[in-house]
Amino acid sequence: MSPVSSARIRLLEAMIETIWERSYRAASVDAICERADVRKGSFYHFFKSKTALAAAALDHLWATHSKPALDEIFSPSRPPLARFERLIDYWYERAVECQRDHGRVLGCPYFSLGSETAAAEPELTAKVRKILDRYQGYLESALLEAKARGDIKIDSPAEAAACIFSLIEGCSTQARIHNDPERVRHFAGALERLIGAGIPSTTPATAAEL
Amino acid sequence: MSPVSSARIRLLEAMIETIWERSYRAASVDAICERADVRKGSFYHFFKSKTALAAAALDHLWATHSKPALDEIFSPSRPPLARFERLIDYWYERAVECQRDHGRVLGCPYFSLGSETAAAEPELTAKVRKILDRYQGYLESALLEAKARGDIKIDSPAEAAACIFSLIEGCSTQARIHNDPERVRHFAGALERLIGAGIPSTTPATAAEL
DNA sequence: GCTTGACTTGACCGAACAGTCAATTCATTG
DNA sequence: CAATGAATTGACTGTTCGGTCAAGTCAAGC
Repeated sequence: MSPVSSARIRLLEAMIETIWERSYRAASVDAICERADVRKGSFYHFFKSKTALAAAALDHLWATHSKPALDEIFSPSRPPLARFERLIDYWYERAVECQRDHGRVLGCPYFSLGSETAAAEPELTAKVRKILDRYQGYLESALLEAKARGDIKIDSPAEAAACIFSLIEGCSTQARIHNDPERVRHFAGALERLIGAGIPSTTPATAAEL
Repeated sequence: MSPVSSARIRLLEAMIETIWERSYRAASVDAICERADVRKGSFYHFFKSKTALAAAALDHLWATHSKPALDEIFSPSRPPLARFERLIDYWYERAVECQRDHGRVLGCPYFSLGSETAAAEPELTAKVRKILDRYQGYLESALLEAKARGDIKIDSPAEAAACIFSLIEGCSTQARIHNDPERVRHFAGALERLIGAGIPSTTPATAAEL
């Protein structure tokens, strides 16, 4: 049961890093093998295809990075609207980190991969869809809680969550295309407006809290 | 001067269609040649490289489709805020058309290509950036006009335009990934909120940060 | 020390990749 | 008609692609 070889993990991480830094296109089997320092035979010992590795890599990224980060950001101990503030900071910090460590703003690997492979890799795209939906679920439940507390006044938390998520991903992809972390920040003001517009005028303090 | 052959145009259109329907990755020289019914020698008679064709194809798409459409949508004869309504309809109609004609929602070819090639094709990405900026310029000048007329109350039309544009592109890419035209519609409500929040008559200016 | 099965290796395959090129067709114009 | 240059053709190059495979190495359990 215990893994006697780290090759599998190295392959997963080489794949996700390459997708993120370059693209799924650039993540050729040879390139992944070289980056992970694994020979091609071993690659196909662990994964039945390149697509299978990519799918496993998405799960691995979610489990090791995205989910823990989201669990912290959307912690129940934080007031629901404050979670969004924290989310904004998180995305911005990551964009700045990216540019420092990789020389480029890289955006969201799920979103880039989803867009790139939507018309070619249905299996992979289905996995991306599930992960994006799960991500959006964090936003939705925070909005639901905020609504229940009377912090905001919106009709459909699900639709609002979809909007906010699209705004985040849109800004993040703009940041990637323009290689400019400040583009991520753009959505901070807009988010305030999207949620803020639903705040009853009697409690303007909650808007400032955000 | 007059074009004695349509091969060049056929190549431009085959390239843009393939990028749009599949991806830049799928747009191999052989695939483009087959789609355009042009032999490989002719390809390299008209274009010095695949990248050069892609860049020319972006210009061609802008000149023949995007610019005319935007000039109509953002016509000075239309009230500034009505232009946004028209823009929403345009994006939604296109998504529905896509699914009918191509079997898939395809999103924005500039945005998809930009995200895909951002870290690999600087020349192409620069062209994408210029086109996206020009697109955003239409939004910005409409917001400026709306502000001058007192229709909305925003601090920075430039930043607001960037937000709205990211929202549009984000929703559109979601629609591509989920192959669901309704995802494009999501931003209609949000857009109303983003702009509407600045309309003095309807909302008592809760968040004027933007 | 023998078996077992996870892991590793590097050579190999056919297809697809971007790009080259010499030879040829074709429409225009002097 | 002859000349010219744009346009076309298909065979070719060297490389990279995803994937296969036979022949191993190696550590643990009997």
